[in-house]
Amino acid sequence: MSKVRVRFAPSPTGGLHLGGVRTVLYNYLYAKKHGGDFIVRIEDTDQTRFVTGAEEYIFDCLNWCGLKPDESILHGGPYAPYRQSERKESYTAYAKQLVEAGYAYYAFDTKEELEKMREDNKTAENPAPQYDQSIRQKMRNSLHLTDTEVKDLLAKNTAYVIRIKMPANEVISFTDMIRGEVSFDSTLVDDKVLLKADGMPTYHLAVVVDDYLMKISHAFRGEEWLPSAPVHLLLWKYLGWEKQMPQWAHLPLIMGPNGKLSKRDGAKYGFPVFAMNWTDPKTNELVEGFKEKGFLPEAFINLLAVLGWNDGTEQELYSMEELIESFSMDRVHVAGAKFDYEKAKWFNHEWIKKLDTEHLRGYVKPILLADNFVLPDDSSLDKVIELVKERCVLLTDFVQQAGFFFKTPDTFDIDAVKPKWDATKKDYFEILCSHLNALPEFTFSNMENAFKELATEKNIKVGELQMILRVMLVGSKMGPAVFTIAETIGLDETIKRIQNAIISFD
RNA sequence: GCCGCGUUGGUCAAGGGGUUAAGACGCCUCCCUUUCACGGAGGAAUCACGGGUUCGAAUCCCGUACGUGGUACCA
Repeated sequence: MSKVRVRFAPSPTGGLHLGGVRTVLYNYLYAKKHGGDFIVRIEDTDQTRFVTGAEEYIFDCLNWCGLKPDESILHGGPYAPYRQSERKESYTAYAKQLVEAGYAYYAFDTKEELEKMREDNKTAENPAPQYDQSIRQKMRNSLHLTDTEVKDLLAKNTAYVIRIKMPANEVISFTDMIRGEVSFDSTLVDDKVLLKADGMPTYHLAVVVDDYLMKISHAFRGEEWLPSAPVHLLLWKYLGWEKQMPQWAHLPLIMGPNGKLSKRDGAKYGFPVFAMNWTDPKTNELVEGFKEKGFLPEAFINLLAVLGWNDGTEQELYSMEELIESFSMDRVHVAGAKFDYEKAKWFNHEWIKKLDTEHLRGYVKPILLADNFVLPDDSSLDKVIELVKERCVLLTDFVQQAGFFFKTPDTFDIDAVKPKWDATKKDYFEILCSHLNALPEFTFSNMENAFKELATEKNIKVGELQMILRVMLVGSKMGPAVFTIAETIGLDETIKRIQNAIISFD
């Protein structure tokens, strides 16, 4: 059996959305599970849609997700080039081969003629007429033009495309690894363009040729490609490569809250749709990514993997290694899945709790630094991370949840304190400061004892005092156990914050 | 319109002829905690509809509805 080789073939036209990342992931998982190769090939045959920076962006995303290709424009490999625009010549030869064998033909129709054809044939029942067998005899193509006419047109450098000649009344079927047998009536499929007037292939020709040349064994792509599968199947056959044809799997779509997940409208949904921030160079419009939103790549990969796949067990949290181990294409769902941002956040929360602190620090530290916090040494920072991580859903939550450890609060939740603040309490806290100073060692239990003893002595309810102390140290009613916070920030800072707060409360 | 693919709680889903139809997210109640979380115990909520086949259908078949994708010299 030949080696497993799968490819992800993005076109550099913009951000990498959820569905795209999941497609890469499944490709990657399948390849790794079977000890095969994962190839990234750039499909840029439509130069008019090419967006500067999009290629680099795609690789940045793959890198962040931990999906390293074995072969690509960046990583090299034996089947270079991996950019379709650089493989232009080979496609032309194959297209001509198809014409000579009678499986394809030259079409000289201009854009206007095509438009006219669509306009003339448009009816209520047929709003989108196709260039198919019912119509091709009426068009300007080598199917009914004489040889001399064709040669003449070619000699005059008339613009032409090469179209596949779809056969009549054939059932074209194949077995999809996810959905089983799928079949089409060839009569209903149109004569797709294979080679464009600019000499570039269309996707249809390019995938087949490249998959063959790159020895791809399994072709996994989005469900939107299912309707054009018969064209690809025929091409494999007409080119004489039927035996080498890869196994297909058409992955289900990821849907937004109301139907199709549109690429650009992250803001509309209130959650990201791209892996990483994407700024369209033409419009300068920024679409926020999962990375910048505060997602861990581990969580992002995890949530995408189980959106449309499960291994039949109750496990939901998977590392990349576990995914590679458990993944199988036949357990991928047939139906599309609606993306649920609440569940996505749950995955992130779980991963924040699950990840070891040192690893987590690598993600958290830059975020805190970017917010201008003055951070202590790593081991002190780790203690804080350990203390607050269970209440952080997104990495960006660390700013609020951990920030007060590194910065004296300058505002207080006065509303929470006001009803409970009076001269007695003020007196209490002033005495508390001196008691704290007298402590042999400033630990949370020593402090707690001193705190409670003084409360009993003054006959004040401990609970109320604790709430006030919390607001004094944190600024608001949040965070881990108060005395632990005090111990963490130290004696001097604790006293400083108490005295600071007393002034503010008055 | 035509073609393809789908349809199990609000969402992700297990189950593929006999089940009290798992589990997770979210929601609600309670416990823990005089903060917020975490954790724990419960709860509400589902087989799109109509026909068949069968002793028996969420499960198999056929229709219908709905959703979604395609119908470009875009991928």
